[in-house]
Amino acid sequence: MNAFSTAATGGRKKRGEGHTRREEILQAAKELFLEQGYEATTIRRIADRVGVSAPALYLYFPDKEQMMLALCDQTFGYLIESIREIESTVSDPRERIRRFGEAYLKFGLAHPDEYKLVFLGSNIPESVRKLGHRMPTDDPTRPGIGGAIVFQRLVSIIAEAEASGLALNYPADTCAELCWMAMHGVASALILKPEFPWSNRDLLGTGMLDIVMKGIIRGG
Amino acid sequence: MNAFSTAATGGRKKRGEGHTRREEILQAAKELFLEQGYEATTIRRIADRVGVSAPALYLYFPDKEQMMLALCDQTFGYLIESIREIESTVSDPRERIRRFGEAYLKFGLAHPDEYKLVFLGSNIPESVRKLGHRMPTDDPTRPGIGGAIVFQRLVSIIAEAEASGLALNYPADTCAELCWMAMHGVASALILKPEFPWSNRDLLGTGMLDIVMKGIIRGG
DNA sequence: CCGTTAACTTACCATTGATAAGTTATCTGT
DNA sequence: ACAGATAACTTATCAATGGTAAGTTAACGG
Repeated sequence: MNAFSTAATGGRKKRGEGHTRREEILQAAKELFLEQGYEATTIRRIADRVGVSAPALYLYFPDKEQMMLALCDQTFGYLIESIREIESTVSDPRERIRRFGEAYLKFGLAHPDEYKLVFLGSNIPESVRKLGHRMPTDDPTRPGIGGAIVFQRLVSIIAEAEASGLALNYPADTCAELCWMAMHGVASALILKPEFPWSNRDLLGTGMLDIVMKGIIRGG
Repeated sequence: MNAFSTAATGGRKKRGEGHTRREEILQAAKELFLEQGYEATTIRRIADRVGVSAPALYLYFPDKEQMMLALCDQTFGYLIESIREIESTVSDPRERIRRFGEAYLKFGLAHPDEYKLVFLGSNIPESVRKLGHRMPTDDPTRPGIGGAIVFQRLVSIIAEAEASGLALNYPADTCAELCWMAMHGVASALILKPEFPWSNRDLLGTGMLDIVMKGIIRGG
């Protein structure tokens, strides 16, 4: 057992316990990805932390990329959950949109690495990067679909807002895209350039939300 | 001479002509980076296209990263130039901001790979990604500084607009950050997810610009 | 207690960015 | 003309990477 690991369990797994090894690998991979980034994390280092040989990882994942996707799904579940909660507890259309934006930005800042991986494709292969925004028709059980689900919720929220009488300055889908792009601009900037002397981080979030609401809602 | 290359010149360079080899390397690297991306482009492939051995590249660049930075500087020069032209020919403060946004977005869409490299840090080392936004005090001759210069121009444009009487809803630097973030959100989304069925690409650009102008300018 | 097979290891592969050390061709001073 | 000096370049090699092949060990069912 590796003293520096939170995942290693030491010995060989008993039959039928392979799934616990899989979770140990995910845990170790998550720690290392968050500590050092995707590229810097090698399968050998993950294997070391778990306490197995490198090829053992390939018993549980087809490749490195799928480990990352499994982790993204896990983390994005939290955001999807909090959006569902907003949808089920907040009825005012304006407030829903605002709360979505707040939750989205809060999530991005709380999970910058997962955000980077899904929405910015930082240091990951092309095939992974494309998973952030997928067509609505794509298989919802497919790994890495989290980002697309989040975006789809915003489209629904804004479409429902319009259906319930809110006048928009642009088509509903365009409004959703503008809203997402604006908040994504804030999130990605704060995440990718943490060392930049931003004038006022909180004001950038609330200000952008104000600007977007005013811009997409007629008379907003 | 490699028949598939636009850069290879065949033989050994004469003394004092090393700079032409350097430019050939940059040209070949640019083609390959744009065709296949940064990671997929190996120094061996660059060297093949130029028609020299791989280690020969290290006579002209300390590493692969510096090749990319040199290319980014080259390309960003075009954007900096067009911004300078706007500043020298457009006097109306509102129009200046709008024209900046248009030029910025147009540049991003015309040079998506360089944009990714400087502003999104896609598939490149941490050290390169950080160069997009640098402190104003940084050495302006340093490779990769282009993105920061562009942002600094926007700060100036908005600060001058305020000084000339334009009323802003937020501090000038915050307005610049919001403006940049919003346009960056549009640019990065369209660049990173080109296959997504965006409702209306042109409207997203002009719409976001409208929204931002209205949002940061009092009574705008 | 024996055979099946899940769980895992050792040995290996091609490719990567990069370096060390040697070679060749061109220029300069005499 | 010729002898360094050195710019320009090559061959050989390195350690690290993601991934594979093939064998080994241990746990379970009958």
